Amino acid sequence: MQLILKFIIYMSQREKIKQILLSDKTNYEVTVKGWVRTFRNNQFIALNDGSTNNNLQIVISLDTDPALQRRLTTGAAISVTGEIVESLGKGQKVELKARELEILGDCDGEKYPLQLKNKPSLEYLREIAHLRFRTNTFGAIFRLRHSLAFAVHKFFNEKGFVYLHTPIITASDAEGAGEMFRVTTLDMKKPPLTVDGDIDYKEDFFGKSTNLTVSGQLEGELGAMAFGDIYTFGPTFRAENSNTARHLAEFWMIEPEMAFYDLKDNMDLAEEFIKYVIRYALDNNREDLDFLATRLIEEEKSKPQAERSEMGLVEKLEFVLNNEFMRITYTEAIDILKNSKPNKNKKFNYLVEEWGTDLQSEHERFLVEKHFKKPVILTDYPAAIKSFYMKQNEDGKTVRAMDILFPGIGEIVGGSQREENYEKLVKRMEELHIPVEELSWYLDTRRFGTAPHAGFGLGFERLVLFVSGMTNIRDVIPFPRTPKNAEF
RNA sequence: UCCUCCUUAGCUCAGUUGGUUAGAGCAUCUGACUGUUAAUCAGAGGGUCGUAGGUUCAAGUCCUACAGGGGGAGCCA
Repeated sequence: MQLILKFIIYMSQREKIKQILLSDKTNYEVTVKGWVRTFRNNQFIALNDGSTNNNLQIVISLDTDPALQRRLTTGAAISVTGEIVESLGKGQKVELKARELEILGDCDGEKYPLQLKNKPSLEYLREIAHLRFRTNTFGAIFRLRHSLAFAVHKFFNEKGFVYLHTPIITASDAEGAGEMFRVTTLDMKKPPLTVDGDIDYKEDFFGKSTNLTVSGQLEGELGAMAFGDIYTFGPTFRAENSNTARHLAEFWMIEPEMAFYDLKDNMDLAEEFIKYVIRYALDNNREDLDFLATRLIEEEKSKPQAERSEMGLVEKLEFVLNNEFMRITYTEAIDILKNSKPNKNKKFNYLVEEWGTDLQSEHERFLVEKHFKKPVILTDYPAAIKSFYMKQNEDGKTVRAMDILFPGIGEIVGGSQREENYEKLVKRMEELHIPVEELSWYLDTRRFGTAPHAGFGLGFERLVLFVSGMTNIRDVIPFPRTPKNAEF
């Protein structure tokens, strides 16, 4: 009988700590399960179950078996059943008076690297990425990341977009979006060779050379030309040897593609979209955002005054919501930069002299952080520095591209209206030596009922970076993949 | 990939112009105490100074290479 009772308690539905703390109810029985953050005074357990950064205080009787007390170490998984009562102490409204306590999993204090009183660095936590979810900072970040991802789907669903799963493995290497990871089942020690001595990919799994996708855009366009509005949201891979706080080898990208949209419609959608997901986070993750805001203030205390943020995190997000993004053309931007103080005083490492050169990070940062002090959408770039598929303007030298630049992040969105004219597109591809044959499936959309359309790509981690106030992209993805790093 | 800085205890960091046995705080362990809030108090254990070479009577400290990390740049989302 006792055994059955124990089994029932063990199996009973646990209450999430977030819900218990949210309600003012007292004097009811619950079971909670989670991990010990700290055990104070042989009496008080701070229990965390990941539903919130706030811990539930568990009170155990002073005559609890000392052997059991010793096992209440930081990190141990426990199950507690008892009564939620008004707290006698000052730090919390309610607490759980334990009646039954079971250790589900011991945690050796000597070996467990996370102790509440220690302040491990973000870099160190990255090395123990399998455990960093148990810290307040990463708890907040990844609950936030979840909400943002959910909001992405919510936004597009409400707008009637179709979520299209574009392929992860692709045979086209003509997109020019960067270095690609090869996918192969060939024996790397002795691959089959052609008569010319090259590797014979006809023998490979797919009968041709294949890679991991660098973008779902081209396939996305096919969807848009049937469903009208589609979006993709999936993993994307770039084998660039990029060692920065803004790049990952594996990241998640959102790529909407809309038929009958021009560049302005595209910008309007992108701005509405970004504001929508930020609003969603503010409405649904306020506690975590407040925590991250406090963390940011603490982090910036060690920085010189001049480098600190002018606004708090939440303030900054509200600011983005309440202000229109600044929209200017590339040509206008060049004029502003040419006449800017740092350009005249030769403070830029790369001085802005002539129309046609690509903007450097320092120029983008000047426009966003110093000149306009808000997100900026740059449009109508020189064709020479943009991709083949972008719609050519009538001036013959610019294309209908748009990049959205964010403070501290740089380019968060890259998009364009697409060239829907078959002849113009093929001509441009030939100029850039892009194999037309290989992309005949893509060009077919321009042969069979072509229509104006547009789309953009948004780097999801860059969005999370901005909303969380973190500064290194490796800290906003659970298991970062970067050059020389594929742990876990 | 380039420039630059860093790597000392489980964590966060000191370590002087090269000079005896490499320190602190926190964590951990042991004991005490008990309505605590990063609990407190007392004691203990814990180091191949990133790796491999080199210079020197002597290297944590100087030099070289490599590895990993930070910041900046390029490429981009």
